[in-house]
Amino acid sequence: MSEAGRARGRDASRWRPDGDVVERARDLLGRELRAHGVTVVLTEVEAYGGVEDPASHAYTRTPRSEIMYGPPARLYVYRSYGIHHCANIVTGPTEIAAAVLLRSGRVVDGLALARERRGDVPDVRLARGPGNLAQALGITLADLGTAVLAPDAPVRLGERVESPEIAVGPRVGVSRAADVPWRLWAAGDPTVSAYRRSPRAPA
DNA sequence: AACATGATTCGCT
DNA sequence: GCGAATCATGTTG
Repeated sequence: MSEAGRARGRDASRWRPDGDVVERARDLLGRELRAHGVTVVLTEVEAYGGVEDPASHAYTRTPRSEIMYGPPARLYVYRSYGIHHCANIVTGPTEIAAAVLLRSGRVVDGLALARERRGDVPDVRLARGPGNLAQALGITLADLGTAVLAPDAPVRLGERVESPEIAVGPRVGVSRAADVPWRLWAAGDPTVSAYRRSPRAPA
């Protein structure tokens, strides 16, 4: 991304939680997310269409997915492969139970703390991939349900500071709806994770 | 109560 | 690029 593109992108408008989930996902890219002493600029997200999307955890209503059936702009955190945490922001309207998975970001503040949490990896990898992003930000199940637009929230979504060129493609690792292009990322950005198709997805 | 499955990551080839 | 690790969650019996 060009320096001019980044500078041009600043925009103090507040993220809107209601509407088409892919548009809500698009509006997340380039925004700041601050959690537990670390701030990232979001560079990669995925939209999940709730009750209308077989790949969404909310496709079936269970205790784990319950938070997505509530008010939007709250955090849905789940454990992946028993060890990692992944963070989503719920979108509205509530009956859809849609959410946006936060996959990657560039650390722009709290670098020392992020390095401490992530260990010895190159800075571009500090928050690359959903598990790594959550770890860098210190997000755990304790953050489940946090209202991210509240000014004093421990996990807080901020304003847009960049407007990168946005690329679109299929979501990583999903076995169902594997070709739906609901992954969005900052084109050419080194903090974005690699695409990987689910081995269980049909060819 | 037992079984199957990952919205992943890291290390090795 | 490929495969194993590893366990919470959901599903089936």
